[in-house]
Amino acid sequence: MTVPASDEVIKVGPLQVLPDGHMAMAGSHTLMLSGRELHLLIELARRAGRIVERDELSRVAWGRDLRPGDRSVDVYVRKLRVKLEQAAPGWRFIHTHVGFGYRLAPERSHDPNRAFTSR
Amino acid sequence: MTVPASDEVIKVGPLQVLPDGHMAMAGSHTLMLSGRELHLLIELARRAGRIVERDELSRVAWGRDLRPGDRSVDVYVRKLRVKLEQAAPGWRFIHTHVGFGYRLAPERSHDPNRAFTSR
DNA sequence: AGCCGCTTTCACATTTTTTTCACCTGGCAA
DNA sequence: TTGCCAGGTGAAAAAAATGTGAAAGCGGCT
Repeated sequence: MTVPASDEVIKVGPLQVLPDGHMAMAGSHTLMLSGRELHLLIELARRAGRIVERDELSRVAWGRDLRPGDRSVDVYVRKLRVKLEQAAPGWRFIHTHVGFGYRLAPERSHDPNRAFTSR
Repeated sequence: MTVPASDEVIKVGPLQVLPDGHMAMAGSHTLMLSGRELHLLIELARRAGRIVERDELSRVAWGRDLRPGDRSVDVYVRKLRVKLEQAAPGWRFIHTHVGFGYRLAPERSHDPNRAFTSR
């Protein structure tokens, strides 16, 4: 092997999360994430495909309950989205489920989802 | 795990409601429902086949008694009907029982054997 | 002290959801 | 027929939730 710098590897489409390497990779690009960003991404990745409530994200990535009015989860979701977008243009990973939370899942940028119902 | 997993699964014909997954599916389509819509559908699904009074629907899905002149239940039943129709064409799920309430049950759209009429 | 990167908090913008209205329709009974 | 009642429907109004850019707060370092 070519010296993988970490043990655990979580794969979500073109995204790879390396908890122990303190980094994540999208395609061939390396994402430089801060501790909090990485932690959040890891927890989302471990629940990939499922809707994760803000509450849970706060508890698991911040180690505390989400206080009313606290927007930190949203702010960090944005930070991640920006970095993910830069590293993997054309992909969308973090989806919002209004009223519930966020869901990590690899999807192509535009919207081939005419199967869904909206307004 | 990669697939949306949840505990409880309520099946009503081609319709699947996943309360814990915060989602519902019709056939293979994922229904994009707002919080209230999902909640209403869940409660209807839990009482599938039975006529549920508006009163009860308001209490269980809105957490409050139905106020006189309040049409919110009707409005949401419509929202659900529209989304269900798009996701599962050819099926009718929410039936009106004039003077009594609504009933969730899977039926083919142009059903020739009208077993009974409301009221 | 002054600089830096990271985190938290704000204020405001935008989007989505929920509620409320006004009007329409069909059944039914006086 | 006419008037009423329950419900259907589309859309505006109101309320919430989320997106976003930036300022402020915090150590740790040089």
